[in-house]
This record gives sequence, structure tokens and C-alpha cells, in this order.
Amino acid sequence: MSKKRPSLGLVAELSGVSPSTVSRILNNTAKVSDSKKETVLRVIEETGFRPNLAARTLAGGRAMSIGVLTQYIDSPFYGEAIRGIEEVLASEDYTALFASGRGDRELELERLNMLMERNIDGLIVLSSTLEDNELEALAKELPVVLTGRATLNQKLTSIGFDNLGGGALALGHLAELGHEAIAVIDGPDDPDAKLRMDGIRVECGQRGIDLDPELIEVGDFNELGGYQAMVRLLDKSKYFSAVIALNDQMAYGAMLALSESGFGIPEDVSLVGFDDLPHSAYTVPPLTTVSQPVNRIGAMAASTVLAMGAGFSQTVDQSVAASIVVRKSTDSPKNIKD
Amino acid sequence: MSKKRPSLGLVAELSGVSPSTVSRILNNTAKVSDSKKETVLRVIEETGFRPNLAARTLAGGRAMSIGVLTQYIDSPFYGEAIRGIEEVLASEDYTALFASGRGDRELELERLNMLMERNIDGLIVLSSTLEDNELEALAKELPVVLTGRATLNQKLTSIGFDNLGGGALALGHLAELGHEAIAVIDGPDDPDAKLRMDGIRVECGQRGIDLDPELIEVGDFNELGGYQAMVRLLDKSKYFSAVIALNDQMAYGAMLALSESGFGIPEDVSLVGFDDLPHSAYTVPPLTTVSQPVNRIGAMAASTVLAMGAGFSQTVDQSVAASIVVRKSTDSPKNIKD
DNA sequence: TTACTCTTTGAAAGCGCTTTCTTGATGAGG
DNA sequence: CCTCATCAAGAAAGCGCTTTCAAAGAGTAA
Repeated sequence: MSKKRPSLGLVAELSGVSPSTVSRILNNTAKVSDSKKETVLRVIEETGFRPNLAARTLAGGRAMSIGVLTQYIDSPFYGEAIRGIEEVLASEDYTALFASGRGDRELELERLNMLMERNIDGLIVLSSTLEDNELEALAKELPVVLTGRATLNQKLTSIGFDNLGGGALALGHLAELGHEAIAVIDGPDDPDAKLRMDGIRVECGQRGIDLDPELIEVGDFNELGGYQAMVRLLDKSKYFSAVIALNDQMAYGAMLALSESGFGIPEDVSLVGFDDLPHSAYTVPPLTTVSQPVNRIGAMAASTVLAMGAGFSQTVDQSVAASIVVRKSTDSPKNIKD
Repeated sequence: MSKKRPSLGLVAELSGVSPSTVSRILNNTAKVSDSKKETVLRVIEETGFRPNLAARTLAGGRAMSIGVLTQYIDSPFYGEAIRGIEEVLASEDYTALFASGRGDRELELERLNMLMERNIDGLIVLSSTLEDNELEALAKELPVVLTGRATLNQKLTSIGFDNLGGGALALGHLAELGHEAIAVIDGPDDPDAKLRMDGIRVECGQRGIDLDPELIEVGDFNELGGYQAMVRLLDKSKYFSAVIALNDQMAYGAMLALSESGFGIPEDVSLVGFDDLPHSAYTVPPLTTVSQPVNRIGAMAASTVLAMGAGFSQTVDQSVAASIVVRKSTDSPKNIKD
């Protein structure tokens, strides 16, 4: 065992001031004479003192930690967001406490409980099975920021992505390439998916393109779901020259299904995804996709909780613009196959 | 603000016992008469009491949290491990505190400091720029388990993967398919990569296959590095019918490079990776890869720190056997191209 | 019955910090 | 020169729990 870590009391003693004074300097919570401040700061430096978080928390201070509630901590999508969150929190000396519910409501509640128990100073909800009103209740106790779920609720603050615009962008790109028979792999029942779909529909209207309901299959936002949806689409023997997958992971699955059936991308069918996950630059061929800067969204969410905690309580929803990154999976339609 | 959470004192009062007794029951730290225990447990149930972690920690109890030090929190590889860790910790009511150093030693030290400040009960090191002796020093203060880094040090406990066997497996598979001109995309200077390479070499020896040093290029364990290494390999105009990438992410990059140069997988060149990341089942074609059950390794690491914390101090290194999952990216050599 | 050992339980100190309450000092106003 | 507001700094209480120490009760042996 190394020697005990220096405590605030020790610092106070060595500096010849009272603990209160040290605390005040640490938290910048009252005016302290420059001379004393200087001494204390020097002693802190010398001793390598770092406040004990548990004590601070117990005494009513901040716990310097933000809870992050997510569904699947290991999906590439959340991975990106988590990185963004972690980066800004760390830079402010905060720590992120991750808890994942794996889509199980009970588990999620349990995990949330655990977070609360840890006296977190704020909560970022990446995606959740929780109802809006449950979240509202939570938001009364601490700063809560939603992400990856479009807010339909004005009382909650959220960081979103312009799903509507993104949907339009995807369809617009395909339309400009000359595609008219467009299939889409929808996501599960989820506000984001819904908005993307809406964006696509609106843009179809604008451009006079007819979206065949039979050419819409729903997936689960994972590779497997995308694969299966694509297989179903192919089974219908209905012609389409392009498909939009509502997220990249489903697009990956679709690529495999397409390739197994002997269709070339983009020669036979063009494919566009959503999210621009890091991997999308390395698929064969590299995937054209609507970029959702998940990483930045995570960072924004983190800054926002922190700001809310500092008293700037805002309920303003922020959102990030959509853009499309065109790679090799889309091209003009050439062949006519079924 | 909702009403304050019930405290241990409240529970004690309602049960007509002293706080000490409640604490003893909670921590199972001394014998308490059945009747009292029963009452207290009931009151706890009724009030929904949950001990305040900060107080518990401060008073010298456990913080119920395990630090996880990693390089890149958002890589699919770590994502898997993290999931394994999180699952077992959560089931024991522990929370994982993730901190990533992004390959920057300074940052990593800083983050480690932050973890220590939080009074963690144990530490899992997923990969680190830290030296063995630094880790040793740490290990004297709390349970430390290494993962994703082969232990070269007997004083540290680690959960490893049979890299040597894995390397042999990869080469064996290719050899049995009839490949003799085999290229490899090595990893950065890293004990794991080294052992995989050794495994390959040993197996080459066994089978009388000659490993051409010119056919070995090193990557960075990421897609980009794999891509670039493959490009370099291709530029050499040396014949090879198969390539082993020392991890899946590099294999992904290699696939793209191969495809861009017009080589078919597996018709022209067979490809095998390492790790069996979830995505590897969905590449085009699905990747043959040496399976490293990262998820399970993470889980084992978690159980181990917990066990060590409970007093079963072990320095026994555990390791998980290698296996290969054969998918579509490997086949017998057919064409002769350079 | 008496002396003594175990065992269960409570009292109280203390973990390291924040914060309220007070005090002493300083300066302004009359 | 005296009174009163002002402000920096200290004393002390307290956050909710664990743990040592002491006490009381129960059981055992003589």
C-alpha cells in the first residue's frame, strides 16, 4: 500500500488556513484573498492533492459524473456517440457512467436506478424503452438530454439529427441519378426511422416519384434484419434499381443479400445507407450514405447536459444538419432486371 | 424534487434497531438474529431503500465500481469486450467506469488518475501504453486484470487468447486448402500480433511452407492500415494466393484494396482474419476468421477482478482457446495471377 | 449458584468534503 | 472618534455509511 492520498484537511493545515477556505478555493465558491489562494494552490500542487470524489458527493457537491443510458453499448452506432460523449466529459473532468439496457425494459430500469444511486449530475439518454413521461419525471430531478430519439415532447431537451432532410437527401441523390423504382428497408417502429421515411416520401412527392408500398420492407436496424429484408424484397420479383436502407448496418446486410443473389452494386442496384459509420468507407464497394455525425451529436449532448447542470436550463432542441457522402454504391440505373 | 431517498438511518429507526445492525445485514458482515434480519429486510423492501454509494465509499466500503482502461472505446473490437465486461459487472451490481486514452500516454495517465480518484475496487486494462512495471505497482493497490495484451510478466494476472494456436489455425486452414504462397498483414508492435505471427511461423515450419518475408506487410490494426498494406503487397507484383490479416479490421481494408484492383475473393485470393467481429459475418464475401471470443474474454476479466477483490488473489493466467470459423473468403487456389 | 466465555447489539467515532453560521477585521459615513 | 455595514476566514455541523469498542445477555462449566 502506498501512503494515503493527501486530504483537503492536510492541505489546509500545510497552508495554515481552514478547510473551508481550501474548499472555497477549489470550488470557486467565495472570495479568498489572493495571498492565501496562492499559498493553497501551491500546496495543492506540491502534495498532488486531488479531492476525494466520494466525500465531495456525500457532502452535497457534484459527483462529477454523467450517466449515459443506452440500449446496446457495443453497436458501432453507439460506439461513435459514446466516443463523442466521453471526449467532452473527460475534458471537463467528468466521467461518463455507461449503462445499457439491451432493449429490456426491466433491465433498463434497473440500470437507471444504479445510475441514480451513484448521484449522477446529469443523464444522457441515447435510446431507450422509457416513455416520454417517465423521462419527463426524471428531467425534474436532474439535467436530461435525449439523443438518437426525436423529441416529440417539448418539455424534454434533445439533440437530434435532421432525419427529415436526410431522407430527402437520400432520395434526391437517387432521383438525380435517374432512379425511379426505389425500394426501401425501413427501420423498426422508431421516431427516427419514421422521420427518415417521411423525408423520403416528401421528396418523392416533390419529384413525382411513386413509392411502391410493396417495395418497402422493414428491418431491425441490424445487419441481419437488413439482409432478411433484402431477401424478401428480392423474392417479390418486382423491379427496382435502387434501395435505401434506413441505417448503415442494414445496408451492410443488404449488400450481402444482393451479392449472394448475383446482383452487382451499383451496376444492378444502387444502395444508400444512413449514419456514415466508420466502416462504411470500407465496404465493397464503399457505401454512399447520409451522414449523421453521431460523434458530434454525442459531444453536443455532453456539452448540453453540462451546461444545463451549470444552470443554463434550456429546453431548446438542437439538431445537426444532414449531408450525404457519395461513394461507390450508387450510380445511374443501367440494366433492367427484376 | 421528489422526496429524499430513504437512508440507512431511517431504515434502522423504522425497524427498531441500530444503524450498525442494518449495515451488518446489508454487508453480511456479522451475525444478526433471524428475527431482526427479517424485520429489517422487510422495511428495506417497503421503503425501497438503496444504500448511498458515496457514503459507503467514503466510510471505507467498496465503491461498487470497476475501472476499465482502454485505448479506443469505440472500436468494434473493444465494443465486444466492453459488452462482456458490462454484463457480468451489472449482474453483480457493479458498475464499469470506462476511460480511454486514445493511445496518448499522458491522457491515459490522466484518465487512470481519474479512475483512482473514484475509488474503484478493481481495474481491467484492455490495452494500454502503460509499462508492465507501472501496472505491477498498480496491482499492489488493487486487483488488476490485463486483457488483450499477452502477459510477459508473471506478477500480473491476465486473461488472454491463444494467439499462438490461432496463428497456427489460420495457416493450417490455408495450407489444407492447398495454399503455399501466403502473404500476411502484420499488426503493429504488440505482443498479441507477435504471438499470432509466431503461431503462423511455427505452423509454416511444420508444414514445410516457406513464408516469404517480402510478403509480410505491417498494418495498424485498423481498416485503413489493412487497405494500405494490401496495396503495398499488390504493388510488389509477387504472387500469393492467400493472405492472413492479423485482425478483422485490417482484413476489411484488405478486401476493399483487393476488390479495387480487380481481384476476386476467394477466386483469386483467399483471405483470413482474426477476431471474428460481429460484422465479419456480413462482409462480401463473409470472412473466414480465427475466432477470438472477445466478449467472453471481457466477461472472464470481469469475473476475475471481482474474484480477486473478494480475496481470491490469483495470479493465474487464463486463456481462451482459438477456433476458426470458415466462411466464404477462403477456397482452394485456382488461378495464377501475380 | 458463581465465574467466565461467547455472541448479539448498540453507541460513537470518523471517512473527507461542503456549507451555514459566526466572528473579527476593515473601511465608510456621520 | 464612534457606529454600522461589509467582507474574508474560521468553527462546526452534517452528508450516510462502516467499524471499532464496549456492554449486555445468554450459555457453560464447576
